[in-house]
Amino acid sequence: MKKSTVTTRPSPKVRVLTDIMLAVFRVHGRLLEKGDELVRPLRLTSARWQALGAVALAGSPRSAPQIAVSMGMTRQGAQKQLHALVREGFFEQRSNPRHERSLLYALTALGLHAYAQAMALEVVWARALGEGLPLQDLKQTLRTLDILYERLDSPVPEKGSAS
Amino acid sequence: MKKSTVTTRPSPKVRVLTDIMLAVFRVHGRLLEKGDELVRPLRLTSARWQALGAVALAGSPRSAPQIAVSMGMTRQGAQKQLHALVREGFFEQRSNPRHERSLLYALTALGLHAYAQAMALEVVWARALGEGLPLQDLKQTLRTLDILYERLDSPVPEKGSAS
DNA sequence: TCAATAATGGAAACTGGTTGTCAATATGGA
DNA sequence: TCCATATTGACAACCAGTTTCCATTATTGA
Repeated sequence: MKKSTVTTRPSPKVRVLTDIMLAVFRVHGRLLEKGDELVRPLRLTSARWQALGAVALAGSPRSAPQIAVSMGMTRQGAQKQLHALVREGFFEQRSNPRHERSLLYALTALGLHAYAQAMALEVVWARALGEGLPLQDLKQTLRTLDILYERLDSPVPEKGSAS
Repeated sequence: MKKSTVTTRPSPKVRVLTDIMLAVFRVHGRLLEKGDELVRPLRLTSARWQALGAVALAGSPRSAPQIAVSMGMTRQGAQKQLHALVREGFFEQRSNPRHERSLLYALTALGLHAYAQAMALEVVWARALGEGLPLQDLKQTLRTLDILYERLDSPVPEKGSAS
């Protein structure tokens, strides 16, 4: 046991990684906030935009569990949003020939329109955000984030485990 | 107005930026999840760990609004965590000579111990996470995230605004 | 000095996510 | 075929954050 309060002096890499984690937290918070702001005029939020995107990108109606997967959240969480989006006219429920109980969610004209507008807004926003940043740097960042994401799948190392 | 459903064909940079945003969302989710997992044995969560860190790094007791700022969340959100952390013995309230109502939050022995342990766990975790990744790539990623964070401060561009 | 304003804490309502439970529907294997 | 198991939807409880409103305490300027 060392005497100092700080148990271990972390290596530079550990320090940069810690800073990346904190940066991800901050950026995430801002992205949510700005995303909400961006699509508010369309009566959307980031989460609802994401749900519209899940169906729009799939190209055909999708069931709630499918939408949950592509939103990266739980089935029940997605259900909540889907109910709200149906209530507000962005989605409509269609009968599912393959499953009596599990309805499909399809974009209405309103939903399709809102999504197209959101995409257009996002292009403008992203262009401003990336101005002056070399494409190569952005690609590098994306690659690193993807690698970190993959590794975050593997379990947290146990204290002293050798597995 | 174009004929296709997709209004604009985004440039490569816009596409990479969009992917980065999605990656930030995914990584954030995993970081929270894994962070909670990492410090669960210490009876902490990611949020509470962060609150302990705010006071530990400051080096002396801090008021609730100060802690809120360094946690990057609202005053009331931080208050909730602080109440819980006091209730559970990680923090203790001290009178504030400069403000009768606004108490200071100080780490207890338990809080200090838990924070030191969390830091040690994090070092092990971060080391595994960064294994094989060039330090330079990590620095590049951090720099890009920081730049994006800065730019996210500026307001969302208005549709067609020239300001 | 004292009145206006700012900072602070408390509480409530809301958002968007989670987990857990239960009942209904599908599915697959003996 | 039919039973065990898996999916699915609804609902409730909870968590962690937000906003809003109000009462109290500090601060500041006329």
